Amino acid sequence: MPRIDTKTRILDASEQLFAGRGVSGTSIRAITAKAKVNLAAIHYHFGSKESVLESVLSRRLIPLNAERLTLLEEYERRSKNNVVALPKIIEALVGPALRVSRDPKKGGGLFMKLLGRLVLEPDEKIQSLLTNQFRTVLERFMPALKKALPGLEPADFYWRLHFLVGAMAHTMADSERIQTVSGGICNPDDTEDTIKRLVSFIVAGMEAES
Amino acid sequence: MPRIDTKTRILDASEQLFAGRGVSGTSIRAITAKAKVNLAAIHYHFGSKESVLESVLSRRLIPLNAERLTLLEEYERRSKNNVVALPKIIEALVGPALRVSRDPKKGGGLFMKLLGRLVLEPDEKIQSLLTNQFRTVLERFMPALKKALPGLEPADFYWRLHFLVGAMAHTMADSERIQTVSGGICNPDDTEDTIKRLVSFIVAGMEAES
DNA sequence: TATTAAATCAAACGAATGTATGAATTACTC
DNA sequence: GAGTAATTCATACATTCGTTTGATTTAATA
Repeated sequence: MPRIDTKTRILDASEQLFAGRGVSGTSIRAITAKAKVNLAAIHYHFGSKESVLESVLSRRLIPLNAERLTLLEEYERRSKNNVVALPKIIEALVGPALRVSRDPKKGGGLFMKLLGRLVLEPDEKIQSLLTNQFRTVLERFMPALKKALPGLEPADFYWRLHFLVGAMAHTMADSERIQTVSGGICNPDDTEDTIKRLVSFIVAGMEAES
Repeated sequence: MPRIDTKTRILDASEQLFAGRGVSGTSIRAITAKAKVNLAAIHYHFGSKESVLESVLSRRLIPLNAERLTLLEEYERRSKNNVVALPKIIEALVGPALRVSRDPKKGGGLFMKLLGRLVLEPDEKIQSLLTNQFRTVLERFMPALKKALPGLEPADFYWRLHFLVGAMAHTMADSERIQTVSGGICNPDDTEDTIKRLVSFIVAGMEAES
């Protein structure tokens, strides 16, 4: 028996490579080489490359989305009339996603990068995979958002939700560029600082006068 | 001589396929089949697949970025003290990019989609290619933005610029999802409406109190 | 310890990839 | 219209891809 489970080794290696070179840019052989397992191990344990991606995602995404819902429910419990302030809602949505980078056991930045990039992946299977995972979260957050943003017309609501996802995904996917562009002024490793800035940007955008 | 230049046919086909399936998801053979040219034509006219992408980008990006600068300069000429209002600056930055989708001669939405997706492409060569194209634009827009946002500390400035790019890229790349998510309420084909909403979201985000 | 199930292994499969070649064809120039 | 350059063509090359096989080894069970 290896020190670490073969399945886990494959998932870890896949996560790193997918995040760094993209899904279609990563070969089965690259994964098995990095994981130091036999080439056939992927087929034996997962069945296909696509199934590996599915496992890579659900391993992190299920607890991540659960945390989002837990946070929102906690805020709702503490609130009056179940109306949570907008910054809290946004924080519950983007906070857990950005915070995974702090915990090496949760992929330490790599999974975040991967997730941010997959949002714009052309592949339809990947898209439906992500959409399904995100649906329950969205269904739960939408009513809360609508309560926090009364008077906002539906079209504006959905458009701004769209912009929100874009800002969040880009922040998750590309934590290195901002360091270069800003000449070192911005430090994406300070997760809580990043969350604070992202939340305030989004909140202002969501509350903009139309 | 064919009705349309072979080079152009290759560029058109590449643009469509790159936008739809991603760069690494598109094969040379798929391009030549769609363009109805010989397989070797790509090697003859461009030399390599990467060189094709480079041409696809520069064909649209050079006039696009020129238009951004022209707009900004026009706004500056009309302004007092060279201080342009923030909404105008943002409009000059995101407007031309989103407007290419209205003109079928400029790629009609496909190039926009491609560009939005390439922003998060892992491949380093693609990144440096995009960065180089965007650098002159950024160098020109940054002073204008700083003038329009006095008092904003540098870290906030760069972070919000980062969020801006995210919201813009996501809007460019994914014009179909919002239609689905919103149940048809949002119409991404109405370019000017999209620009208006995106600009107001970004402006509010940029001006947020920190 | 004998038997069975689970896991790993080296090796190979056919298909698809980007690239390259040299002949055949077309377009242009004098 | 002959000669030259530019282009297009069918075809092949060497890799790499995801997947599969069947034997071998390891672990669990009895």
